[in-house]
Amino acid sequence: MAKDTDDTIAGRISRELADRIILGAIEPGARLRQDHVAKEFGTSHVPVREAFRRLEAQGLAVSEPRRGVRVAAFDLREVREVAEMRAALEVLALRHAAPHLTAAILDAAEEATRAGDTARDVRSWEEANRAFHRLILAPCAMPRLLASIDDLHAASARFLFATWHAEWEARTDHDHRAILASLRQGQLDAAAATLARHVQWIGKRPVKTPSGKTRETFAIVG
Amino acid sequence: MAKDTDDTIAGRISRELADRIILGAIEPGARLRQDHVAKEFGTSHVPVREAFRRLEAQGLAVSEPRRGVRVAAFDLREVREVAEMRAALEVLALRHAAPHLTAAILDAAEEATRAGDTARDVRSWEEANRAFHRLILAPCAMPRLLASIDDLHAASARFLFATWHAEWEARTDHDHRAILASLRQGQLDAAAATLARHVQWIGKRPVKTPSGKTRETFAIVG
DNA sequence: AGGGGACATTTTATCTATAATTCATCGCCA
DNA sequence: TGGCGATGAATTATAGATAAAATGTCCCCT
Repeated sequence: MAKDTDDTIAGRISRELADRIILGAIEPGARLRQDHVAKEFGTSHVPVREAFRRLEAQGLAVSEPRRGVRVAAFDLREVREVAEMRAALEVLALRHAAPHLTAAILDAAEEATRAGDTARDVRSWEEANRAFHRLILAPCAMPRLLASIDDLHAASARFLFATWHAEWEARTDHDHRAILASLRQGQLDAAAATLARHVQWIGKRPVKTPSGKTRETFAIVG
Repeated sequence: MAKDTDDTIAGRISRELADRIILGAIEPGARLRQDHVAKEFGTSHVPVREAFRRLEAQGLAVSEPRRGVRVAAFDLREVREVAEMRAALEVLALRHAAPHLTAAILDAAEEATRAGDTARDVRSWEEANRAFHRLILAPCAMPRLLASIDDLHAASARFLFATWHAEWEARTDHDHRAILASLRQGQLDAAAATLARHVQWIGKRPVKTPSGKTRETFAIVG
């Protein structure tokens, strides 16, 4: 839904804030104060409020009338929800994209997979992963579907960064390779099944809480 | 995503405009001029702009910077796209809702089906149809998924009203009954399959264009 | 007659200032 | 100590003004 070619101030603010929220630079539950944001961006509060509405629609912020807007919180339930929605919608997109996939596209997707495997931090891994999914899905040419998937990817990335914001160990993405192999052989059902399982794989990771206890955090890793 | 309990002026305006767009009271492509809307609602232009942003996110309006916002146009491709997205997401919701479905809910859904069968105009049919889908899906308790489905229902209703805005003939909804029967017997796969086919059934209807020619219009009818 | 450019109008996008409402906090007093 | 009201802060909304862009009109020139 978010147009990248939106040169309005409201558009710039919403993109910048979305980035920060996804990267975890602003914590879940933190208040977004319109006058502070306005001052930071050197604007008035009017475009800031419009940016807030867009973030709300993307699920990155929640607004309570007369009580301001906060960065959306999330829990394991929502991580699962987003993963299942991605599975359903990405499979749909893949089925429509498949007839239009070319060897060049599949090669580019394989290159993206390699870039992900050698990524040294979460951020570049996420970028490569997103590129892979976009490459094989975009040929479906269904704008509304692709926009929804983009929003879900943003949510996924947020969960991912929240969990692995510091360390990251390189790992070979066998799922991506299996999907590409199936697509090259025209085995659409197999590719779709692998994709569905892939995006629902939820990584677990122990994390030390401020109080010293150890709990597990979760994120979609695919 | 649209909260019905939003007592801000922007919320009221966006709900009212959404209703008009869905009902076809404002035609696709028509410009939404902020000052006109502001005057009509007796407000300033600021909440109007916020309302526009929400409509944009719902896919009911499109905005080009510095060129204003228009009611979104749509064609058969988008009707199909929305139908397929609904199939994918409603099946997902149904699979999660099924374990929480009670006899009371299924009875209410059957009542909604009866109301739809005896509806004398499109509008009341649409209301009953939406109630049916909401009843059997809401117990999945996945807010983000349900919000997406709601937006897609709004789009479906728009296509429906655009096609059958005048005449409407009552018809018995066999699909709804088959879905309920399957659910009562615990046959989730059968219910899901029927639901998926049901929401993708696209009604066709000949329509006279202003120029005197006859063409076909299309809408999701389920 | 028709095309092109100058000009006026409209509309958007934004800012500033200000009022009203509501929420949170803090201190006072019983 | 605990409830209660006052104060302050932030959001929500209004009003009016301004700059920039787009649209439309009209006239002139070829």
